[in-house]
Amino acid sequence: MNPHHTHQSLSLAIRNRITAGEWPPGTVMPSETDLAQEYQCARATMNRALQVLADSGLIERKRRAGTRVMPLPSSLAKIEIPIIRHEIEKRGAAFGHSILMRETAPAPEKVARQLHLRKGTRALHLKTLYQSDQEPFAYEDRWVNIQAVPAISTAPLDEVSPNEWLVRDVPYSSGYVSFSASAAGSEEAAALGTRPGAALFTVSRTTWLANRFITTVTLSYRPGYQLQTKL
Amino acid sequence: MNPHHTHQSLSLAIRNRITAGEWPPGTVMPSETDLAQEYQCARATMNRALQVLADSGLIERKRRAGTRVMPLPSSLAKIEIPIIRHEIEKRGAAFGHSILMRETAPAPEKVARQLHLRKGTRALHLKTLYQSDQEPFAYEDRWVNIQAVPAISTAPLDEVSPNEWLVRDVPYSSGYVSFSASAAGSEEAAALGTRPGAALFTVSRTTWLANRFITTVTLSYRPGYQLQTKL
DNA sequence: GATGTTTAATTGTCTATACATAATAATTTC
DNA sequence: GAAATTATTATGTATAGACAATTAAACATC
Repeated sequence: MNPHHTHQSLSLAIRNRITAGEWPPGTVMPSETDLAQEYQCARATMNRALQVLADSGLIERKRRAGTRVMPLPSSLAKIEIPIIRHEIEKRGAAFGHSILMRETAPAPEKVARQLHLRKGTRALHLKTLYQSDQEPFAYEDRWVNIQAVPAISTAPLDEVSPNEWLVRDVPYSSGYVSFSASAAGSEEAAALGTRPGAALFTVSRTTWLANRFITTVTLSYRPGYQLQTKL
Repeated sequence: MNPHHTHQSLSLAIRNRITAGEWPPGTVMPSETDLAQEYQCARATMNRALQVLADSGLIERKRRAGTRVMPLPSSLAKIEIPIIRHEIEKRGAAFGHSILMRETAPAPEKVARQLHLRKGTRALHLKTLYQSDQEPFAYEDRWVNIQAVPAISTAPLDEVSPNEWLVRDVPYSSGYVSFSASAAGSEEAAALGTRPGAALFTVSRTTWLANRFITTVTLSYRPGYQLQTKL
């Protein structure tokens, strides 16, 4: 093979030297140019290798100031927020959903703020229960900005869940997500077949597409649900 | 300014064309070479721009097969699991921690399984309370594999929290994380100043470093805590 | 028709060079 | 001495060219 270094191998090599303690956290490492010299590679290649490490949060790079090993590496986890149907079907269970409520109503203040609507503007309010083998799996409370997605008014939400309809129709939007624990209200408790006050894992999302706020949703999972990932 | 395109602007431009539906999910986009031609930039630049989109999961690239728009973009959220001290100090509060318990004991079965220890092997068991401005913030229940990290036996955990000590001493390990909601037990409730049964946001982690299982930890945050991120 | 081989298209990535940009350090000015 | 200016240095990134690696498709062989 040729004597070239790949940016991957360089990345790994540098990473190892960092973890071995050669440059303790907080210290400045040698410059790109020096490292490239040392490994006999082009500066661009070393640049790429170091950028990978910078992306992963291991080092911080600043023009003129040099490359610095980060003091405490915060763990970065990639979480894939699964489509509920996929999650259920992956476990071999039958997916089902039922629309518990579907109405157009003035958005309450909190929702209006999240969707950047004027207070009192009407929006579509949906409550949906997702089932795994007939058992309740998650309870969804969703508001949709009708102005941004007029087509949803006529969507066949009995066949395709609101979640999937929106993902299919308005893809690649960006948004905020927050994870928390909340006590089940009487409505969620009844839907999920648990007692009010039970600890529910809750995911709230607000998504938009280029200035247009689409939807805000709160998903409460049945008790015991865990969201897992590797890091 | 100069007429150059940056890979960032190109990335954005392509992303916009995708979200606008020019290339629907599943279809192959024009080749790097063609796009570079179209935008009058070097192929390397377009390559970098497309790599960014590939990293974010929007497109998939294969040699010879070309670049394909991914069918259903499962929402991928990057979550930074914050170091508790940083999280508290970022909000301008004073960080504190106190070790509620520190003992060496035989690992219960569940812990032994997670740390790949033989049942009954002794391990370090720590219970720690993290405080924000004297108020309880999070409760940590941690087991540490002494064989993997013997130095922890003599670590000054009153000064540096177990969390930080481990991160500093055994950095860059990999691990599993799971998020869930759980009802406060009497111990957590007392420590966090809430009532038993309250809904707590809980993060469990097991980390290892090259075959050696280091530690498994369950963190319960005070009621109302939210883990937020953008996607 | 099934299987193996060659071809060609496409992305992956390194090199060398050039210039842009940012931030520190040194210098000048007042 | 403080403030403003200039110089220096490290990283950011674009470019053109070259070759490697992968694999779909076309072709050849049995």
